[in-house]
Amino acid sequence: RWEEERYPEGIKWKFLEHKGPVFAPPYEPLPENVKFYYDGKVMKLSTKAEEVATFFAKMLDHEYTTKEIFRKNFFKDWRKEMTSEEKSTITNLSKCDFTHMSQYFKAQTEARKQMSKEEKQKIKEDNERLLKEYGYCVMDNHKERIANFKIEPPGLFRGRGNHPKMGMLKRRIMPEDIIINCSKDSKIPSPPPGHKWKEVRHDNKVTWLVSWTENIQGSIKYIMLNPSSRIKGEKDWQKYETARRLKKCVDKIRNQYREDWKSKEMKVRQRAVALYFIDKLALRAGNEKEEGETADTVGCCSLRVEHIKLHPELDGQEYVVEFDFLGKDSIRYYNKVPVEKRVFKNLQLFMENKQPEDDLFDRLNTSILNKHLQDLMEGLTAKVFRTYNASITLQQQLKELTNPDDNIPAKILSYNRANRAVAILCNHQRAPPKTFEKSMMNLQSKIDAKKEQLADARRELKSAKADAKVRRDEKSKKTVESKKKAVQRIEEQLMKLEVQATDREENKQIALGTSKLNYLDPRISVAWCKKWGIPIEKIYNKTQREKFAWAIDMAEEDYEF
DNA sequence: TTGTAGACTTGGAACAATTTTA
DNA sequence: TAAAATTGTTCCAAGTCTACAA
Repeated sequence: RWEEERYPEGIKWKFLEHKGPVFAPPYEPLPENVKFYYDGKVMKLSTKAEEVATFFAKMLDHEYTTKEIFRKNFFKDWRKEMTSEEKSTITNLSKCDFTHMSQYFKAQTEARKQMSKEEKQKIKEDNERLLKEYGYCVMDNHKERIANFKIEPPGLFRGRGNHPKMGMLKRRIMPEDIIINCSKDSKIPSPPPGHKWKEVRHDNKVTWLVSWTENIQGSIKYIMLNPSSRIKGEKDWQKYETARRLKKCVDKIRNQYREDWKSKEMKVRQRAVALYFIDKLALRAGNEKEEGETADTVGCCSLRVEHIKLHPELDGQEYVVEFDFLGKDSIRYYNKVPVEKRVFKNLQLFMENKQPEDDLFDRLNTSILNKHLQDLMEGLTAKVFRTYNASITLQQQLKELTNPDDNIPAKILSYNRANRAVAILCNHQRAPPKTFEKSMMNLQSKIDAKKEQLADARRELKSAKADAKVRRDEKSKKTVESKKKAVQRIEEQLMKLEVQATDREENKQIALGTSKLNYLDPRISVAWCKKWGIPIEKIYNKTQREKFAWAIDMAEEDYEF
């Protein structure tokens, strides 16, 4: 259905109408009996100061609030919201006692959980109304779901990892901050009474409906459409088509960079080694970042000398590179990789006379790399390698792991294993769930119980058989049959549980979601489901099926990535 | 060439809803 | 039927990459 209209270069839509954003609910002051204490004495805060104090109080149980930087940033920003009297009294965060406030919020949460069915129902209906009213827009001839129509509420910024700005106040966004984007001939959304938009524009070269500038990094935030929308789906499809084009020329590119390892030019050698890492290890490009503005994380081009160790020999392997660095979201990348001798020698060369904190690829950045890639293939950038290698790995692993004789749960285990191979390649990790050990034990006891049940059923079958042999009548024959079926059923259940246990154990620290949603050409999965008669619901939940509707429509069982 | 704003994708954790279990 | 476990959804931060100006 997307092929209906063709747009001229750069034009994203012709008609766009929406209702504008939903703002965060206004601050509700605390009841009189909820106290804040400073230096052991009750202190009544001004509304503005109180609001910011509640942000801190709500996080009191979190490790964040014990961190030096968090406390420093918070206190600095909090003081800005205080009246001059408050400012002169409250000079030390350690003397602030938020525990009463914190208890109050905990009680509120508890009360919310204990609400009656009717009350919960009412909240649900209110949410649905809001969604119906503000959650959709019309883009060209389609009604589309909006991904994030609610403006982010004010609060304390929590970066990931060791973020220098953690604890800073994320200010409340007002209509005066908001830029509305829609078409001229649409019904333009009206700002809340007594307010004005910052700007209304009609830019059909972009896909966003609403934008504002956030105060922590000064970056722009957007309201955009849901992944199920035409505009996102088409782009997603294109992404995989680009990766498939890479498939056709990847051998040539690999030969090229292997040649370039020998280049006379340092820049070319560095480029070639970096590209090799991006290709072989699925590293991210690694843009430069402004120092002190964000956590210290790196990608390929921004690797520093301190992030790798060279081992001429390690555990019986030659030329091993040991990687240890923090990547996106401060997730650690740790890997020991044997590499070609030439790569190893080049790395030694790149590291010569450098300090640990110096760039490994000092003649290279993402812009140079991507320009080169653009010359190798139109539309090729560093991230395409991640998409390509992820998708090709899934396809190849599915081929290798799927056993035609397996039943459905076993086949799904194979799918998850293929998915897992990709997640490991892309270093998609998660914190092991807090209840992991316990849930593993529960599952094991279920398995044990099932085994006993199976033994019982087998015994019963045996005696039924013996009985039938003696009696030789229809009724006892029937009993044998039904006992046989029972054994079979229990065997199947046991197998299912065992598969589940394996799957869970292997998945302890691996996050499958990101690769499934962003890196794996969905047509590979759709084709696999069709080929083996696996219902697509077993692989994709409702949201995922909506996002991948285009692929479910398009792919047949013989689809090749 | 370098710097910066802007637009869009990718990412894990927190939270909420649903299902299973005791 | 409540609580626990599991699964799905939301949140919003943190990347990539392009365009454009100096």
